[in-house]
Parts: sequence; structure tokens; C-alpha cells
Amino acid sequence: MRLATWNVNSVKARLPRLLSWLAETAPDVVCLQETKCRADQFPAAEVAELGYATAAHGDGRWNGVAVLSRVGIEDVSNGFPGEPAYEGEAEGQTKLTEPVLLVPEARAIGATCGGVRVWSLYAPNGRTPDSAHYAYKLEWFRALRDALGAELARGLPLVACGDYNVAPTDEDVWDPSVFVGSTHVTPAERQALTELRDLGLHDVVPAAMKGPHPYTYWDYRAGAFHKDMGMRIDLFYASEDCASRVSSAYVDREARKGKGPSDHAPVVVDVDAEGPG
DNA sequence: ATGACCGGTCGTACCGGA
Repeated sequence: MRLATWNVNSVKARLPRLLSWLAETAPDVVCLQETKCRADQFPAAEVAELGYATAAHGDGRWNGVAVLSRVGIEDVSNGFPGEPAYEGEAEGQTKLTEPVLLVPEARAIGATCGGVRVWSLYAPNGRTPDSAHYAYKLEWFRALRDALGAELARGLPLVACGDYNVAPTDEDVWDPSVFVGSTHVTPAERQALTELRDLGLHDVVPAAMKGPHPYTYWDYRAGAFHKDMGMRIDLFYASEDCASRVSSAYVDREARKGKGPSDHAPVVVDVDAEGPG
């Protein structure tokens, strides 16, 4: 089974590239992040022409996650139990505004595809370590840990992949000195990843394809991609029974090239079939 | 050339991204 995760930075803007990438790469299951559209706006008909069923979870302008599968989609979960909502004040919001119903952002969707429990995840950015968005990020990871613990108890092979917005080690950023005092590299964020691995999840590190670092994200600005000033923040976490059957994993840097790319590259993982033979 | 921000929005500037 071939699985992949890709932060597409708007599925509408990326649709031509997504369709050609699906046709060339032929994954069985794809986790998408930052689709930036409601579920009813997702181009499900277009991907269906290539044989993929869609489960999409979105709330409009921001965020948005989806799972595409050509091996079935069952037991879809929009979000996970205990998933927090952002409770900080929006920019420009005053204390006098009416209370609003707090709904979790569209950052997680789960589905069972071909016997594998699959989660597409888009962790909060965090912005700066002193912001409410950072506290929310850590809270979201704590809730995710509890939810994935329960998911693992189902006994299916489990994949939890997506844009974690955390670089696991200093090796996963192009220049650690640039990130001192920034999100994505703080001990608390990295501890959140450690706690996910302590559940029994394994970090399936992809091959880099070029250069020594399997980065998955490069800023659009300042020629960052061309200078390989990147980060590994799109992660493929898998349960032991899945991770032990990984036959190959790579960062598809080709998808970051040319006109109109996402700022993230896909991670593609091949997993051998379970059982003898 | 992989080639020097992009996507979204009641927009035509500004926010969010990481």
C-alpha cells in the first residue's frame, strides 16, 4: 500500500498539480492539509475521476484536512474527541463583543482505509511562544495524544501523518540559530512529539532525494527552496505493525518545483502487505 | 535551471503562514 501526506496550501489553487501528481504517483491513500475549503467545496468529483473517494473536513478560509483513498473510506471522524478550540482573542476583537460558540478548527480527520486507520493532521502554527496560539498548540497536542492512544487501542495498523508544525530535532531545520526563540523548535513542542512516540508511534523518516536533509517545507520567499533552506515538519507517524513493514519512504521534491507549487512537498511511504508472502 | 512569496478575502491592502 502506498500512502502519502501533503500540505497543499489550498486544494483549489493546487488542483491541477494535485491531479497530475495523483496520476503520476498513484498513491492508495493521501492525507491532505490546508485544503482551505469547506467539505462541500472540495473537488471530490475531480479526484473521483482518478478513482479516489474523499473524506473532507473544512471550515472555509483556513485550515482544512482531507483523506483520499482508492482502497475504501470507512468510519470517518471529523476531528477527534477532546479536540480543543482556539479560545484566544482574535486580532482586533474587543472584550465587549458577543460571546461566540467555540468550535474546533478543521485540523484532523480520521478514516479507515484498506484496513489501516489513517489520520490527516494539521497542527496549529503557534505563531510565537508567548502567544495564546502557542498555548493552544500545546493543548491541541495533549488532546491528540489522548485521542491517538484510544485509536491505537482499536488494534488496527495506524498512521497519523500531516503537517505537525514541529521540527523534531535541530537537524530538521536548515539553520537552528535562526529559530532560537521561535516556535516549531521549542522543548515543549518537541516533548509533545516525544509523548506521541511514547504511545508506540514511530517517526518514519523519509529519504531526502537530494542533499542530506529530508526537508518537507521551504518558504516561498528569498529562494529558500533553491538554497535548501527548509524544515522537516510534515511527519509520518505509524504504529509498530505498520512502521515495521515500510519498504520505502521519500520526500517528493519534484512536487515543490516549477510554477505554482505548494510550499510543502509530499511525503510518500510504501508499506508491504500484512501477513506471510 | 528547482530560479528568488502565495492564497485568501465583501480585497484592490492586509492577514496568516512557519
